[in-house]
Amino acid sequence: MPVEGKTRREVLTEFRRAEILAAARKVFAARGFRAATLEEVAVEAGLAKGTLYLYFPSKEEMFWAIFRGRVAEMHRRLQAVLCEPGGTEDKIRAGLRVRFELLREDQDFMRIYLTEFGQCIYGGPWAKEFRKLHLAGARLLAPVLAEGIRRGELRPVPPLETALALMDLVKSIVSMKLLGMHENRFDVEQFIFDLFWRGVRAEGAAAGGGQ
Amino acid sequence: MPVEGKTRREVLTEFRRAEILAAARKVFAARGFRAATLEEVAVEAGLAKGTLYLYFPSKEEMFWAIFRGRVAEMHRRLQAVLCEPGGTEDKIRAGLRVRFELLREDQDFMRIYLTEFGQCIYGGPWAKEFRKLHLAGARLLAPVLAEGIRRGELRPVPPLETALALMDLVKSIVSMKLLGMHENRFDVEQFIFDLFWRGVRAEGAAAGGGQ
Amino acid sequence: MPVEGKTRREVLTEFRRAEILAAARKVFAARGFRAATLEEVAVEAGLAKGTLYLYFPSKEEMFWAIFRGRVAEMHRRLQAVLCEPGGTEDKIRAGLRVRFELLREDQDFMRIYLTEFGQCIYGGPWAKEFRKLHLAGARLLAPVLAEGIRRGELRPVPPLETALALMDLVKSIVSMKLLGMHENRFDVEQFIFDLFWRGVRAEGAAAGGGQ
Amino acid sequence: MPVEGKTRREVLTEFRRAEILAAARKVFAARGFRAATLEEVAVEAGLAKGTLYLYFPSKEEMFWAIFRGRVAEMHRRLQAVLCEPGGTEDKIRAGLRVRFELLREDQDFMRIYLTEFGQCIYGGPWAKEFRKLHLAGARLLAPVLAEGIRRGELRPVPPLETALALMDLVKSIVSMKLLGMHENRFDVEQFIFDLFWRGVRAEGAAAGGGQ
DNA sequence: AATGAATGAGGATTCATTCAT
DNA sequence: GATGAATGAATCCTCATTCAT
Repeated sequence: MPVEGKTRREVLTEFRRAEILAAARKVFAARGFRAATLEEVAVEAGLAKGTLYLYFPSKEEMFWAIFRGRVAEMHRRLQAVLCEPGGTEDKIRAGLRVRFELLREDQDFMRIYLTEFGQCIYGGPWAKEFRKLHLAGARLLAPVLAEGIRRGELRPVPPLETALALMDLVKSIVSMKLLGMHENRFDVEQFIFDLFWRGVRAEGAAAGGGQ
Repeated sequence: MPVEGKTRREVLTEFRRAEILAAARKVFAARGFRAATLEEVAVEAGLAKGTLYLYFPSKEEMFWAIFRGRVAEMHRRLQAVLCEPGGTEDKIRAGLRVRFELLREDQDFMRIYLTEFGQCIYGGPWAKEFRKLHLAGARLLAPVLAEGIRRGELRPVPPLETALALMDLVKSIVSMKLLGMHENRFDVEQFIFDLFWRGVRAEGAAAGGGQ
Repeated sequence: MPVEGKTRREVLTEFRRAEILAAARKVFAARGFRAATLEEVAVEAGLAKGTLYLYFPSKEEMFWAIFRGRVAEMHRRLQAVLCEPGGTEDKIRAGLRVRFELLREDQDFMRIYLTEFGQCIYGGPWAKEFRKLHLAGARLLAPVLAEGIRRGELRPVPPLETALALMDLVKSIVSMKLLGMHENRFDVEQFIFDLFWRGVRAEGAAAGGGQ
Repeated sequence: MPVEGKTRREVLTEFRRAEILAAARKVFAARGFRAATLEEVAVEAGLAKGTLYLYFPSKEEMFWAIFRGRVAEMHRRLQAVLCEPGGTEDKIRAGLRVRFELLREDQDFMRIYLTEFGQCIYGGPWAKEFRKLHLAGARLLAPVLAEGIRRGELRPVPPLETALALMDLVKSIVSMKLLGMHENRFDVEQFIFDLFWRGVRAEGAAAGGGQ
């Protein structure tokens, strides 16, 4: 009895997977990948340890499933936002907002991103995929910057590198929060946008950015 | 027969410690703290496992010795550079250069910094020290920014947060390198400085920074 | 489907615990606490090393589980015997018999008792519990002696100290056996009882004790 | 330049050995044989670890040197006391006093005796020697008891076993002290003697023992 | 003779993964 | 499908013993 192309079983399986991933996200975020134990994940998910292996072949795959999922989600939202009509400034602002939202919604994810980035980037069998996903984020933003340059709104910066720099600026916020700084002392989002926008806008375009 | 206040023995001990730290730095950087094993460190150092414990009481202390050492070194250099006379722009540029140099000299260290940041920042007995050290870096730079604002060279940004943002921008470079990007396709240092300087300089100060 | 208040699982778990304790008792007795290795215990129990940790959180806890268990057993039996009606002499004799029986049944236990007594009695986190358990044994016997004194059957000895002395006399037998003496050359039980009974009985009560 | 048959060097060596043994006795007593480390012994002796090996081939030999030394000392004193003229009661009392004195002088030794007795008695390569030494103590006392029996002062008990029982009764005192009991609440020595003497004296000899 | 740095075998403990129920 | 008991490889750390100085 297929429903919308999926059997009842498949739906259930998908649901279970999602439950496990949610639990794992929490635990990985709290402990880091190496220090997290599947026992903790199982408890958090309200399942037995062995059950996890019905849904994921290994701890690593579990981590990557989380990772891929969140990155995909981010890309989907970024894509949506960047496709809308608007000037370069609007798009950058919108792009920033998407990342900020994800950050607020799921700080766990950003923690993992920060924590495991270095771990995985070199060596391991996951390095290549990690890089691909990381770059993919920048690749969505880069065309916007390139277009801005073409239009003369931005000075001639290298788009991909600039996009990466922007992504790191956003991470900066996570760092600050983790450091317990400025909980609400000022509008961080605005601050970061200003810093970046002034940093990249074309010389003549004196107006723009800040409020 | 002490020489320059140190006995022969002390010198040897100090040397051995340094050797071990160098090996450990390499291994920790390559694997991350949790995944690194003392066996690897010992092999890398050309010593027996047990010997490590003559110089460090635990794996954790070894890690922190590295960490503290490099941070102290960075602060020392930063301090030296920032005390020299010069305008705000010069000082920021000099500060950036210090971090860039360290990065080139000891990419391992920056890897650890990146890798373990998230691990240590929450929980754990080291969180507090880590934060202290991390903030200390920003605190050296913040007065320079504050002074720049007072002089009207910079727009009124919050100095500490801005300093943190700058530090993260520098890390951005590490990320890029780790991602295998643009090894020398353009002058990253100049690029980052531009981005930041334009981002913070006062409205009127149209000249400055860029090229 | 619980049976007699226990599920099948609980029964199995309890059984496994008992198996492990039996193996551990053997190994601890043969080697002493420090020298015994969990590897040996595991082999003796026919299990993997890791399995032991499903039932006991540490080597120390394993030791104490054995210890507490045997002491509790001894106390239970002593209590039972001392509650029965009878004169002081009967009760002392009965108390001795209980200890002798345990000795025969489980010489391992007495070995541990002898071996670890000194280790644990000072320092260490277990010292207090050890003392409590050790004294508890004497406290069961002391009232019998006190009663005997009140009745004029025993001379006025300090009950608790005398009870401890008696317990040590019993241990004496273990020593003798361990020394390989007199396997059955004479009735040790009778000998110890005589020695003690004559030692404590009231002056006038010339009869009593020895056959 | 031999002095009394020993060269200066030999005297020094002997002295060093004694110093080390004193330190080792302290440490072994405080920690037990297995838990004690030669590092601790070295520190206690004010020497370097390596130096210990100039005087003793191994940790075990060090332990046995202590053990033998103290037992020999005890035997020497016992012998001296038991050779003096006097009745059975006097000799037993004197024998007890010797052990009590040693106990007071060197509680450490008794702790070791208690602690390691079980460890060494079975298994190890030292078992045989340990037994020999342990029995040797009893063998000094046994003839006194045998003589007492012959004279009709004692009832016909097996001399060696009785001597062993007496030795264990003395240990009882150590136990009591270790248990923190009755620091001086009553005269333990008198108590133990009474218990034993009344336990073994001949039926008719109603007088005797406890005044 | 004395040192103490170096060694490396050994032991407690953890945890991802498997598998019988 | 779900379970969780069992596994054993992996890892940190200790310490008796050796040896170059």
